[in-house]
Amino acid sequence: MSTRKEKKALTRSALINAALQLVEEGGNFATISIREIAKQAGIVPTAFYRHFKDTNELGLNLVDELSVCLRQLIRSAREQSENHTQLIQESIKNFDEHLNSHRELFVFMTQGRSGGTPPIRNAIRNELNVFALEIVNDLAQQQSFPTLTSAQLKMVADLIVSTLAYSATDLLDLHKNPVLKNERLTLLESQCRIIFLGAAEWKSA
Amino acid sequence: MSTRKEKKALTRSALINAALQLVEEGGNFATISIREIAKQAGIVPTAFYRHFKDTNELGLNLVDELSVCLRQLIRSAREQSENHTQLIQESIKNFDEHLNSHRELFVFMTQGRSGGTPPIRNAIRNELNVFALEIVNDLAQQQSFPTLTSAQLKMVADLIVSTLAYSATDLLDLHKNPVLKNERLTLLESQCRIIFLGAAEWKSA
DNA sequence: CAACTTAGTGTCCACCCGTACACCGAATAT
DNA sequence: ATATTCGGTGTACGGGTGGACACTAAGTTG
Repeated sequence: MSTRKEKKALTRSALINAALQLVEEGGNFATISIREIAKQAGIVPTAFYRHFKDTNELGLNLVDELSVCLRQLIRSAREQSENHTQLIQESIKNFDEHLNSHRELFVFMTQGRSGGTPPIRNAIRNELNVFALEIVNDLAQQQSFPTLTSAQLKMVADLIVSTLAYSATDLLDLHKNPVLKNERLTLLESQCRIIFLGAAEWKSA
Repeated sequence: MSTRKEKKALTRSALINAALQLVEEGGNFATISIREIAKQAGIVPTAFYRHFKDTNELGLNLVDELSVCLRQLIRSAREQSENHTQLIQESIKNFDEHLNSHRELFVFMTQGRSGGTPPIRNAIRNELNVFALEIVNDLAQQQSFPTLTSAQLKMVADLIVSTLAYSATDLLDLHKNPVLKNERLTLLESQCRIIFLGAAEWKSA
C-alpha cells in the first residue's frame, strides 16, 4: 500500500535518532549541524529539508519523543505502594532505569531546558508541567496528602519534578561511575523524602 | 608603573564581558565564536588568543566570575532573621535581586551546568557544591535544625541549591513578565518552606 | 638610549556551514 | 500505460570559522 510513506517515516526517524545519538555522544544540540545529522542518518544533507525546516523544528519533534517517554515513566511508576518511603524508592529506581534506557532523550531535555532556543525551552517546560500535573493526579488519587488543596499538590509536584530534573543532569554524567551514581541516587531519595515530610506538615499559612 | 598589565587586564575583562553579553542577548555559550566575542569586545579576532586558548578556557574564567558572584549572594543573605519564614522570604528576595543584577552570569550558569563542555559542567557543579557548603555553615551556625547531622544538613542544602538553580532558568526567562515572575517567586518560596518543614521533621531512619 | 617584550593588527587559508537548484528514479494516481 | 508526485542525489556558492604567520607600535627593562 504505502511503501512511500513508510520509507519517508523511516528516514525521518533515522534523522531523529541521528540527532539524539550525536547529542548522547557529547555534542550540544545547539551546535550540531544539519550536515552532521544527515551524515549520521546516512542521507545527503539536502534531503534533511524533506522532513524538517531546520534543526530547531527537529528539536521540537525530539520534545514530542520526550513527551511519550515521560508518559511511559509515569505509567510504569503507577503501581501503588504501601507507604511513602516505598513509593519513593520504587519511583526513583524506575526513574533511573528510564534515564539509562533513554539517555539521549534526557540529555537533550536537560540541555534544552536551559540552553535551547526559546520555542524548545517552552516546549520542554510544558512537558515537565504536564508531567507534574500527572503526579498531582496520582497523589490526589492515592490521597497521599489529604490536607492539601490541588493547587498545593501542584506546588509539591513541581518541587518533585524540579528535583528529579536537576538530578538528571548529575545522574547522566555519572553514567560510568556506579559508586558515585548510587550516592547521588541515595541523595535524591533523601531529598524526595524531605519533600514528602514537608508536604505532610504543610498548613496553609 | 604597569600600564601594560593594566591594559591587558582591561581588554581581558572586555572579552569576558563581551562573552557574557552575547550569552545574555540570547546566544548559547556553546555556539558563540571567538570572532563574535572579539568583535563585541572591540578587538581583532586573533588578539583573543593573547588571553585565552579557546572559548572553553574563557568559559572556565566565567565560572570564576560566577564564584565571586555566588559568594556575594551568600554574604548579603547573612543577616540573620527571626524565623524560617522570614529568612526564606528575605533570602529569595536577595536571590532575585542577584539574578537581575547579574543576569548574564546566571544565564551562563544554567546553560553551562547541563550544556557546557565537561570541564565547564564540573566547574559549575563544584561552585554550586561550595555554595551548598556555605549554606550548611549558616544553617549550623543559626542552629536551624539542631537534630540534623552536618551530612544531613548538606543533603538539605543541596536540595535548596537544586531548587534555586532550577528556578533560576524560569526566573531568567520571565525577566520581562513581572506578573508571572512574581508567581514563580511565590512558588519558589512555598517550595523552600516545604523543604524547611521537611528538614525539621527529618528523623534519621 | 638601546634592546627586548608583548598586546593588538592584517592577511591568508582550509574547512564547515546552510541552502538554492537541477536532476533522477521509483512509487503512486489517472 | 502514461503522467505526476516526491524522497533522495550531486553540484555549487557565499559566508562564517579557527587558527597560522608576519608585522607594528608602545611599554618595559637594563
